[in-house]
Order: sequence, then C-alpha cells, then structure tokens
Amino acid sequence: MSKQTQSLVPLPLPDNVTQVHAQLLQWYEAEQRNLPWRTTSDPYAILVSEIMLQQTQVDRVLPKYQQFLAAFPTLADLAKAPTAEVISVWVPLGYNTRAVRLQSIARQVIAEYNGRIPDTIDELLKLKGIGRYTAGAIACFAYHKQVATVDTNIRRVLHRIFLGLEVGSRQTEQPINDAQMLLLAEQVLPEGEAYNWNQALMDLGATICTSNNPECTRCPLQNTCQAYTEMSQYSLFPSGTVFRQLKKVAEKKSSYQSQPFTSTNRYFRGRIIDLLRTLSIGQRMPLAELGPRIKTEYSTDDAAWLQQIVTGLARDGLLDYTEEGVRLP
DNA sequence: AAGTCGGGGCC
DNA sequence: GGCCCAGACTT
Repeated sequence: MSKQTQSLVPLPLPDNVTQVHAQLLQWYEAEQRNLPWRTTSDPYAILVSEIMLQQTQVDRVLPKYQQFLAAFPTLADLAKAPTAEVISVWVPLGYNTRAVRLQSIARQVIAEYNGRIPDTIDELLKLKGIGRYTAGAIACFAYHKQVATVDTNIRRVLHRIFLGLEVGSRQTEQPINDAQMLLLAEQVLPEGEAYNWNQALMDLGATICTSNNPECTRCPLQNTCQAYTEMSQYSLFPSGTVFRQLKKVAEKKSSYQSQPFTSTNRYFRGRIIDLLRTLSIGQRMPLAELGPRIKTEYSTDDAAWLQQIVTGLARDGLLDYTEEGVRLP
C-alpha cells in the first residue's frame, strides 16, 4: 500500500463529537463576530469577501470590502470595469493577482454561467483563483450547501479539538495532510449546521484558539479539547510560551531570510503597482523613468533587472508593457 | 514538494 | 524583527 493511500484511511470518529457540536454552536450563537458578509445573501458579495480573505486578516479586509462593493456593486459592474480600476481599488490588500482573477471570474460567470455564480464545489473549482477552501466556502456561505471546508483556522482548531497538539504530541508526531484533514472535517460536520459550524470554527480560531497565544481559559471546548487534555498531562500550562516552544522543538522555523524584504522582487512589484495607480487613465511610464522612481540609486545596470520584474507583472496580468512604457492594464 | 505572491499588525 | 493571516497557482 502506498503511503498516500494509507494516509487517506479515515481516522476513527471521535466519541466527543456530539458534545463538541453542542458546545461550539452554542458559543457561536452567543459570541459570533458581526461581519458584513454574514448578513448578506448576495453570492457576489460573498465571493468578493472570500477572495479578499485569502491570506488576509478580517480587520484589514473590512474597510476594503465596503469600498470595493461601493465601486463595483454587482458582478456585472465588476465584469465591465477597466482592470486598472479594479487593481487600484485593491491596493493595499496585497497579492494583487487576486484582483485580476476576481474580475476574470466575474467575466467568466457572465459569459459562461449566465451571470450566476456556481453553487457546487466542482463547478467553482473550474474558476481560476478559486481553490478547494474558497469553493467550499462559497457553496456553504452563499448557497447553504452542507459541505466541509478547511482554512488555516479550521485546520488548527479541528486538530487541537480532535487530534491534539499540532506538534510535540506522541499521538500526532507529524501534522496530517490536507486530504486527511478534509476527511476529518467532513466526518465531524454536524447535520444541517454546516454554515454555523464552519463560521464558528473560524471564529474560535481567530479569537480564542489562535496559533501562538490561545486563551484556553476562555474556550467553550476546554473540557472536551484533546490538545488541552495533553497539555494537562504533560503539565504544560496553556500559554503562548508553550506553543512557541513546541513549534521551535519541531524545527518548523523556515530559517533565515537571506535578504531584507525591501530588496525582494515582492517589494518592488508592490512599489510598481502602487506607483502606476497614481497615473492618469491610459498614461504610460517609460522604464527609464520608472526605475529611479521605485529604487534609489537606480542605474542603467538595473535595466535588465527591472525588465524582468515588469515582464513578470505583465505575465500576471497586472500591467500592460510596450516599448512606450508600462501602465495598468 | 517547494517557490512565488503583499502588506499590515502584533509580540 | 519574526510570525501571522477565511490560499492558490506554478514548476
């Protein structure tokens, strides 16, 4: 049996799952965060929120979510807008290709789905920019499908509740893979409560069961949580120190950053987009002018370097590059 | 499996 | 300063 096949064998269903359902759903009913994408039934608005929330914290998304929907109130508005405008509104959320892909999704839905965002995971996965998490989130949160989905919060919370500490425990010396975690999420999905359950897991992960500094004393699942039980057994008092120490033991640290961020391609890509969004519509900037504007002590020796970055941005659909210069697409 | 892609907030 | 974040895509 291959390792991959073996790893997909379902784990035994935890015996505390019914109690966990009741505790977490009750906690969510009382303590849930008031988030605007939870009070809309517009699949488009939920799509916008889910793309924005990829690798971006809720507090940073909140204002931009409102601004974006004010600028592009409907899917059709987004589809027909100039891409340059979409990219400009997106700043400074980061991962700017998300803006290009979001508009691409809107245009594809208009052209191929009669303007209705798909409601199944399989169809959603066909749209570039929507992976398994976002597909599940849209199916569940926009259409109330009873599906499991796994993001970084849900992965951490489910692991701690049902499997124990992510690192350092005897039971789970290696973190389980994505497919295994999705299977677990599907096994413990409470009947008919997918929406509240998935939202509740993310709320708990974002506010109490955080990565490095969980507040177990405030947790509604303290008496049923496997990780909390392990910490008690090992006489580890739940604290940020414990989790940071465990992570260090696991040698998970990706080691040294060979260069400062302000000398990375990432940094200069951001600088270029931020500069181009200040130009008037259609205006191009020659590379010879762009270089000194984004890099101090820019010299002609940097021309090849700059062209490489610009080519990469053009390939990602983030700018329009000709002999005359560059501009947003 | 490992790299790439942003940027702001928090410790 | 390092780590974190409602991930997805490419190689």
